[in-house]
Amino acid sequence: MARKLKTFQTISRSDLAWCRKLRLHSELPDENVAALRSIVSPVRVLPEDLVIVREGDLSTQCCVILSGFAYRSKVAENGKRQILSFHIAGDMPDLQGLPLKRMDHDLTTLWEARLGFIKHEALESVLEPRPTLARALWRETLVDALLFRQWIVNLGTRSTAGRMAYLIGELRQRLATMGLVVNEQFDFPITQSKLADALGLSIVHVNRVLQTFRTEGILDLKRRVVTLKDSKRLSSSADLTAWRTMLSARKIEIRSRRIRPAGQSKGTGRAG
Amino acid sequence: MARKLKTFQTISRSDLAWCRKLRLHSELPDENVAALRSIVSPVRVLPEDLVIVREGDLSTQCCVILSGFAYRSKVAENGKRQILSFHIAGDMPDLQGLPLKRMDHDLTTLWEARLGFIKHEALESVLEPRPTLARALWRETLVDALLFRQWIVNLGTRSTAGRMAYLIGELRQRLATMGLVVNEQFDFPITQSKLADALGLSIVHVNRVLQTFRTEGILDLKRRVVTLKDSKRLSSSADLTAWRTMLSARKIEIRSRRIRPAGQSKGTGRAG
DNA sequence: CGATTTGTTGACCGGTGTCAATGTGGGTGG
DNA sequence: CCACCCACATTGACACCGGTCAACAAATCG
Repeated sequence: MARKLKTFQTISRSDLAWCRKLRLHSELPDENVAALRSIVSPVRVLPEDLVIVREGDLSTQCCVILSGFAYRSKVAENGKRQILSFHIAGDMPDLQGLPLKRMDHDLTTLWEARLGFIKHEALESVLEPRPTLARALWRETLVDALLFRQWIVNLGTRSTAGRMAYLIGELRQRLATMGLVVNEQFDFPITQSKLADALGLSIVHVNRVLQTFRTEGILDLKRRVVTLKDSKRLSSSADLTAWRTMLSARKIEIRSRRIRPAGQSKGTGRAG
Repeated sequence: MARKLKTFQTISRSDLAWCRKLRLHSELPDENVAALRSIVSPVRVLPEDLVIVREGDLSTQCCVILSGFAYRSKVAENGKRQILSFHIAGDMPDLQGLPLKRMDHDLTTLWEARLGFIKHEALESVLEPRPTLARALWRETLVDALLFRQWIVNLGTRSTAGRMAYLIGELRQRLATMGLVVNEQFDFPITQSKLADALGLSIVHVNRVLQTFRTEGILDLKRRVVTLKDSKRLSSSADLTAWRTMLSARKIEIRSRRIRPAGQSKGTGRAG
């Protein structure tokens, strides 16, 4: 039996965390935030695994996650699915659709999520007289790109355990800024199969890595809840450095990177 | 002896390919393009391996590659360097610095490159009365993000040969739109060490993959020049990845992605 | 011409994918 | 309420891709 898609007219008090988040990256006048908030309609609750927009679609609206989880994914020619990113409350995962229109990937709910939708038309007319707000949204899409770059580093340079640790660590950090981490515990309703698709690993290996984390008392991921057992290494630094060093404790050498001595023919200096 | 950094006052006739490229993604009035062109100053020729901006820097200007090559990279905590993307004539690889300011990665010349610099101040004042142009630049940064997503798919889902094939294939395509592919041949002055850092592989393995491509008559990468011998098999060799999974025959279906029958409790439909 | 970087090749083995079998919990229908 | 079922999680055996080490060749540069 399909869950009902409840529709609400306005965003509720608890949904305002989204506005707080926008202001984390940009200074915005109250009026701008209010204008943006006023065009969020409708608000819906979507069930798990529902495709919000599909690759190839033309966007006509974008959404903001008020609560719950979503993920972006893409299917390669060989049929393997790659999960590109996970999204949490406060994220606008298809904001890029405003300038780009054509979706290059799927956006799907990872779990029941409360979504606010914003029509592109309405958004355009709100942005037109508010360059500061437009700039803030541009910035949001760039933060998005920044996370993609970090994810590339993650896939390309880290051990499998390191990748997993990074995923959890990044998520913890993002959830924490939204106040969604309590007692070093947070909701993350993911299957190992999806973890595998995100990390580019086999399901079996994902399972083994999680086992290791459990037996070594690092973290536990069970029943849709992540419990960080050794949070010291996490909380010590915002950029997870200690966390990662600890886990990838194998190779500290610098691979294929030559530091040229100063004064060589090939520039080591800086373009001004 | 360091090569001289020649400085020119204006961009030359051959540099205008950049403007053509901007118009590929957006419809722009002549006046807008002219305004943008007018603030490119100075134009410099930088030698190989010169850092243009470094991770952590505050951007005060951005650059446009008029000719030559550059790459973006990031060093992970374990010391491994990940190359995030390669950039060619027409690209503005640090445009994101305009809204974001703080660089999250390095930008370096891969080879001698002719770069035009644009001061952020000047750019802001050109963009302020030209929302269409501003939108076009936003779009450029989103195309950038799109390529990053594809690169994630590449790293996460393809075999090593497939990854290499994809890299060359993407580059071919981008160079072709700039008219830089002649006779299925193009300049790409890269070392195997850098290829390794881009693909997340060891240098030795990169070498072996290139050997395979050579002996199988797919492509040849030598002396800074890529020669495509069999571009059909190249593009399908990203698919050649599938030879492993195809041998196990059964699955054209998507791995770890279940299509639920309609009417189940978990949605398969589309959020409208 | 020597020095340094880059490319090439072989031997070895550890990390991961694949296959296959089994356990487990929650939902569903009788 | 129970029995079944299905998705998901877990575990072991085994093969092989790809990293590491090491030595050498070739190209490039001063």
